[in-house]
Amino acid sequence: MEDYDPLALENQLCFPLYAASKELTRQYKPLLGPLGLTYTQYVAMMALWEHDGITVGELGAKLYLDSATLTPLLKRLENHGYVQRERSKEDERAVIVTLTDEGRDLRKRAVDVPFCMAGCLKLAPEEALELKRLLTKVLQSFA
Amino acid sequence: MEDYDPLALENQLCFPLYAASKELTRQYKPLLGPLGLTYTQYVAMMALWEHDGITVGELGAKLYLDSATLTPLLKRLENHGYVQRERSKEDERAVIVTLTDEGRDLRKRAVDVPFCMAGCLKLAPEEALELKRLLTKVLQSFA
DNA sequence: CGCTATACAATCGCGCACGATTATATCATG
DNA sequence: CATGATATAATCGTGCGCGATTGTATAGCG
Repeated sequence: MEDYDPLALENQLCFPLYAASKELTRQYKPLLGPLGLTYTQYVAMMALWEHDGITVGELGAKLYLDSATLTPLLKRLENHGYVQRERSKEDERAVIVTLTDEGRDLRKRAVDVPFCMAGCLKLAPEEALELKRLLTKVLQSFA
Repeated sequence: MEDYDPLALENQLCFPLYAASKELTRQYKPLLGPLGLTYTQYVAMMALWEHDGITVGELGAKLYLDSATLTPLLKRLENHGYVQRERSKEDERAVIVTLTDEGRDLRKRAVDVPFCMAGCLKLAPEEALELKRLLTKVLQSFA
């Protein structure tokens, strides 16, 4: 290992992580486009399908996003008719995000998306699990 | 596994990939800021330190980026004095990207960056290798 | 040689992503 | 209860990221 180059692209761990993430969201496009969603809007909807009626801050904590990203994104989802945004009565600082009927119905049209992605991801099931475990570990090391 | 939810955020492989990539570039910021680089500019410089004098298209192939992203990015690097852009004499369609002296010198100030990142990434060496292998495999499945 | 097809970079438009700031509401504390 | 501290979302500015389009240069082909 005498001539190991720490700055060679080939020797990076972070670069394939960065590149794979970009390529992945590109793969989602043909699946999400018909639903009128970008990838980030899709993960926001996933969070809301699980936890309807949470605040912008709570949503951001789940998605690792702040209000600078979420506020305009949620306005776009609102314009699409998928969510509703309203100030909390109990705490006027917080904004509650609620699914509309259309937003809830969208879930049915999205259930095939994870299955399609699993198909184009050429990993053995145990490799996919190990990858997820390692990525979660990386993510947690930045807590 | 009767009530397995394919749309739960917790069950996604792609979401931690997306989130980890974002958090990672955030970790790079304090290291790259003093060098006057963003993360994408940094990987572009890594590619150029290895292959000086390549075209925008060749650079894009290495980084999985197209000219819409690279042209403005390279102009910023040019304004910083790190690279030079000039039309190829042999093929006037192509633009050659060349490092300046300052761009080459920057490499010395960047050699510690991968080491610092390895430190904040709390993975065992064999886990890091396995993660890199799996990410590369994902990336190649989109060839 | 002329003419179409292809290649290449640049440009445009839109949507993240985020550090920093701002405005408002709530909390804490004396 | 008043006032400073904290919390929350919105806003602003900059830089990706990319699909689509444009303009120019080269290649291919009759």
